[in-house]
Amino acid sequence: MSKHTHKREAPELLLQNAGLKKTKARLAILTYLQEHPTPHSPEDISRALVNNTDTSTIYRSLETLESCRILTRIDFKKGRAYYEIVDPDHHHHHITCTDCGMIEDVPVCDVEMLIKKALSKTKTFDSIHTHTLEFFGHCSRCKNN
Amino acid sequence: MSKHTHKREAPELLLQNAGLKKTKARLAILTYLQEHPTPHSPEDISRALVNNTDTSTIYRSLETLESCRILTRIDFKKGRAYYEIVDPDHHHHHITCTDCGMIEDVPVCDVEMLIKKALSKTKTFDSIHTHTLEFFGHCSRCKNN
DNA sequence: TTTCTAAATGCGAATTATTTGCATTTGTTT
DNA sequence: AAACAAATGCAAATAATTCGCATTTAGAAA
Repeated sequence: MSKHTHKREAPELLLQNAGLKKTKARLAILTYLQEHPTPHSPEDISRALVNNTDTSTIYRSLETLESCRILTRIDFKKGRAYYEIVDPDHHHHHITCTDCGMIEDVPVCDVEMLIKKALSKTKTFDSIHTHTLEFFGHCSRCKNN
Repeated sequence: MSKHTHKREAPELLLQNAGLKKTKARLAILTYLQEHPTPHSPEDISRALVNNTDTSTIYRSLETLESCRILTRIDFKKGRAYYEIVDPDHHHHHITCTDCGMIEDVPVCDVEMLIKKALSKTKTFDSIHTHTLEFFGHCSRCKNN
């Protein structure tokens, strides 16, 4: 998938650094998402885990991992959440074809600039810790019907 | 709310230009969203409409209006959708406080640049017709606990 | 205007994703 | 090894959103 070398933090370390318990569910989810570095829904993940982790555990784990910024949650307007491992060295967003649903990474986003601009426009907000940016369009295949 | 003068296209015209039928539900929704130009959930809208429009009709109308780009759908990560009237002259995004839920407009976004950059990075996509950009942070009140 | 037809609505019921309460298990700390 | 808070599994509940279908309605055609 990726042509780049991704520096993978070991799941154990990710949890440890966040002060989270190293539980089987969390380790399994992180390992899976690291080995499959594209957006996955809770259902995807549930199906993928061999040890048959309970759905509610998956949801709870995903929420915890997202709030610790280990995972990021993405809204593709498909009626369910998707999650990806956060890799600070390869910050990216996505472009989705609204015809066929195909998703591609968009490796650029001048985050610093965007956030600075946003903060300069508000007096009510002191800090921005997260942002979402998604593009929707048509891929060449769908454009030609 | 807004210090700017918003050029409001009459709901009738919006529907006409999109080639949509001018139905009561659509007109009511558009009128409400124009008079209350902040993000609203389907439930908000349902409660607001006097003629007691059916929920499924509201959902169907919102979907139609969004796909015609008359409305935009926003994901504030609150477990439900929010909609706003699209005003091309006042393109904006939002910043949400993840403590208290407060939402503020962020009037800046160099859309053209963002989209151009995104398109330059992909060979698979020909066009981008929509983008989402949301910021999450802490407002000054919440920051000081 | 009246007629006609496809599209939109209302209603009820079904889905689907996600959440919650609680008893049990597990990870970490002492 | 003991102790305890936190995480899990299970079952059941929510909450948002969707669907099927009979009825109505907006706009085109006559």
